[in-house]
Amino acid sequence: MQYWLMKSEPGEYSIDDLKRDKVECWDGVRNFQARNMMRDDMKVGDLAFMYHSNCDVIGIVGLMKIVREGYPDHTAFDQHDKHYDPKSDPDNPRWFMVDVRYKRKLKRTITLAELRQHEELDGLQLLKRGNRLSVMPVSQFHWDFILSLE
DNA sequence: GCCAACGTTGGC
DNA sequence: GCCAACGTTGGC
Repeated sequence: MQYWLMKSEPGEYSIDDLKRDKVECWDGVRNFQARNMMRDDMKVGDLAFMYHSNCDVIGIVGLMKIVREGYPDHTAFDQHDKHYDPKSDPDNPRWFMVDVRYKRKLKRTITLAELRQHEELDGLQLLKRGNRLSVMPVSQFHWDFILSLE
């Protein structure tokens, strides 16, 4: 089983939205590296941190479980969708997504600033300079350590 | 295959 | 709102 971290802008989709919806497709990812991980590496049963980016309180806010493995992101085919991509063909889809299920909220947000203070988290992709990946793996050690901060 | 231009991400 | 860092595109 693997661990992941997935970013979302709470103005677009927050942990409370996921709590309400229970299961949701993680659509709109338009980055090849992130796509490859969703298409090839994420497995049913994997766990992921949900991370709020581009907002007032930036950080890890909750836990999710992967409940469906990579399948074509249909929003890429919809001209009226914000994430429409004319280069994605239904016969040869360019973008993929997974389904996630709400597991729980953390008791508090573990902020980015706090994560940066722990030497133990050196090497966590999230903390690397200029990191822009919206989906990334988290090692078991880092996963456990982050949860111990809660 | 190189690389400049451009667009986007995302912290601050 | 600013801007550094990065990914993508496309001309050559």
